[in-house]
Amino acid sequence: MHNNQKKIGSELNPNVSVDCVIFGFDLEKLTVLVIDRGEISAANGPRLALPGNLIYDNENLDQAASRVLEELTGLKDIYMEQVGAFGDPFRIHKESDREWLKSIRAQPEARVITVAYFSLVKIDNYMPHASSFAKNAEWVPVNEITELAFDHFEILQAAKEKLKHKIKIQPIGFNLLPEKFTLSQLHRLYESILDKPLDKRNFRRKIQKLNILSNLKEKQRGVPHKPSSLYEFNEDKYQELTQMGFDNFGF
Amino acid sequence: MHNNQKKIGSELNPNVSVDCVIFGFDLEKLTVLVIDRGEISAANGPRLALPGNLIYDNENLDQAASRVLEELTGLKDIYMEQVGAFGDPFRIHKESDREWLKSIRAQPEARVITVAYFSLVKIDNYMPHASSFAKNAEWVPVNEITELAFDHFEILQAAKEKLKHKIKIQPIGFNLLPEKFTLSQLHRLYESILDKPLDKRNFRRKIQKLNILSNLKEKQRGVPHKPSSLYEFNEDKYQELTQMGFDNFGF
DNA sequence: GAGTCTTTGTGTCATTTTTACACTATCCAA
DNA sequence: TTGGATAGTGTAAAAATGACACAAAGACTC
Repeated sequence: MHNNQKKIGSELNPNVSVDCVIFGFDLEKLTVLVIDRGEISAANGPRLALPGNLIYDNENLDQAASRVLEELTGLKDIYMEQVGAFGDPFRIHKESDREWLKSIRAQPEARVITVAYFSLVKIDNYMPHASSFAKNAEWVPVNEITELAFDHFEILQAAKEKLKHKIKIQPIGFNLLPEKFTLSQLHRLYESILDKPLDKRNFRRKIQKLNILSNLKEKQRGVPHKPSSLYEFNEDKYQELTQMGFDNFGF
Repeated sequence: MHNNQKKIGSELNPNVSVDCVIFGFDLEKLTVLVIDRGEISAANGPRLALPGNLIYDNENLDQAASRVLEELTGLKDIYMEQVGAFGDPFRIHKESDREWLKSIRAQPEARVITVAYFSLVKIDNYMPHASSFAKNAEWVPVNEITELAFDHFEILQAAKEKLKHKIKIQPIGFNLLPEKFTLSQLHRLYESILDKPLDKRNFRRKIQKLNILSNLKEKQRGVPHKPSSLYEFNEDKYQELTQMGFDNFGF
């Protein structure tokens, strides 16, 4: 599963890392997959960090990001997008971070710049503690995060902004939902990403107009209220749409 | 002028560079400031490259980009924005690039990732051959560039896209114009950045509605046609506008 | 100084898009 | 059977967009 083998013969680059902001959606709120570093020592610092690692000299940045994601979750072919490069020379201002680096890096004092990516995963496809690896990964609601290791909090903010912006332009939100979903779930997804309420009827109208949903002739079952129709994302229509470049989701 | 002094005691990081896409506007077309490397040798490769350099270990990325820009043009406090990180391990596939690196880098074979920035410069503020330094810098119309060293062409494309997008959201175009300008010049600027014609009257309507221009009671002189009013960019109004976050230039 | 050339500057109307807003239908559970 | 919860639906007013044409002002030429 973890393909460190194929990296044999290649070197870790001590100066460049990638960090991944892995977004999920629990049908209520937007969440992020973070690493709990545990109690690091006397030095009290944030326990949570974004998953990330140094890059190998023979892989490009996108590959490095995919590798980090796959090593953590086992997932491949995930929607990812670069957020940008970060790297204040003094980003390691917390003693706890310095200590942690000593425990995981060959050259803990090296100046590192990091390239951040965000990715969108269907939360059902990865339940942290199910995997033997990375027992200490967990989904945390984005809004509950107030601090992270290094400059990861800043990176998270930038990733949120990028996602916010991107979702207005391309219907990438589907990467966060199960195969079959309801319009209300999609609605809540947009509200949590954009962080503001959207009118139900207007939202539905806009989505319908895009014409990228197939109404499965199937309804929710066992819900204590009027069951919703289930929809499926129509890849073909989506391709058409992105080809001709559409630009106005307009939320 | 070139403050290499203050870098004494700091080291170049052999693995990370910045490259700058410096945009200008000659009142007709969008241009980029590129370095002419001259005839490099028998190996025929692109003569033109983006200005860039390795970063120092004690400066952050934004500082490094500003430094590169200032070293080249002498200009400070210029609008800059990060485009992203680039760095295929095999980006140096042209023999000419390899040769050139040998002539300018201590470790020409190192794997380098580069962080690209774009910046917007009033073209009058920097006329290349006036400066004793960098005699081989020149403004070239963006549309005439078909190849560049390394992966710089790809970077240029990305920078253009970012600018294209950004200008729809924030009136940053003013950084490219002289202090006093006409609406037609602004109009042409938008057309060259967006690379499509815009209706004159509709354009003017939109700009006026933003309310960020002051009509100087002054006209063009010496033009062989009806002289245009000169306008000035109103910084205060602009601040107001960006504070409340406006989002629909809508071109 | 009359005519020509070139670019400025301006308004309207039809269409589309956006916003705001409330009630009935359907299922489950008690 | 009723109560609780969410799904699903339409309309009207306001705002934004797109398409379109002609008179005014200065410079230049003859």
